[in-house]
Amino acid sequence: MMTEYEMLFKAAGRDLALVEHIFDRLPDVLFYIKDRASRYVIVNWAVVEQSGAKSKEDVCGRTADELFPVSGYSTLAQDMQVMNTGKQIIDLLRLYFSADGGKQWCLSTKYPIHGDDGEIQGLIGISRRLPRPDENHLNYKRLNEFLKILEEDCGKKMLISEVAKRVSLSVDILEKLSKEIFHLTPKQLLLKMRIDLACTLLENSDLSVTDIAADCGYSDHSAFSRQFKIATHCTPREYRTSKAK
DNA sequence: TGTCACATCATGTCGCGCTA
DNA sequence: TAGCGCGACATGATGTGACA
Repeated sequence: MMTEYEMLFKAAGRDLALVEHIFDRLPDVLFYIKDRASRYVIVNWAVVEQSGAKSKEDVCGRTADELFPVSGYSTLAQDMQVMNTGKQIIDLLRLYFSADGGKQWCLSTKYPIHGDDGEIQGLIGISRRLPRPDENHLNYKRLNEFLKILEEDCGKKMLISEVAKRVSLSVDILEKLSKEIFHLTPKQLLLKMRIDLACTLLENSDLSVTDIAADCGYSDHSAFSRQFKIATHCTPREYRTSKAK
């Protein structure tokens, strides 16, 4: 016996156009359903705009590497990972590049879609553009000091526990407040600042990747390259080459 | 509301191989 | 040989539940 909730959910699933229209009302959320080959099947308008395409028809049937050449490889690999392992991805912080070269930080969530036979048929996902910090939050001022330290010292080695101590907060509280106000964990916040700094240095300097890694607080280029690739879908060298074109 | 403990996950470090 | 990317392993960060 199906519950009312299950019946409604099934009906909504049958009427995918309805779901699509609802997500069309959310310009800050990229919504998509992909098939087993990672081709877009259903997208909302935010995906069309981000890709620089003119219509949903231009997007559907294509893969991320065709739509976003700078970032395609890793997106495809990540999709395949979700579909091959059945493991979901929740709120992964990533940097996306729009068709005009603009940068946009997003939080991505992806779930595998199972068919009636239990086999994975594709995936459903959203990417939320990172919201602005909630400056009206009661504890915003309390976190200002933490933010200042991150901005000033993101190029240095730092432990979140040490920064928490410096602003007289426990790591738990710092994490809760950071999520409420900035929509990111302290670690994600630090990572975002470091990758932003790295992008600037890669675009505007001739420093080697190893030197840039050091300037961004990494003691090793290896960790930096890995973080950079996870966040931006490309290696530091690929990023510099793409920006030099 | 805040702290603590524990399990799990993510990240940093080291070493190695590849390429120009 | 320098610069870079990748894999393995150790360690720190995070998520979650219990409790004061």
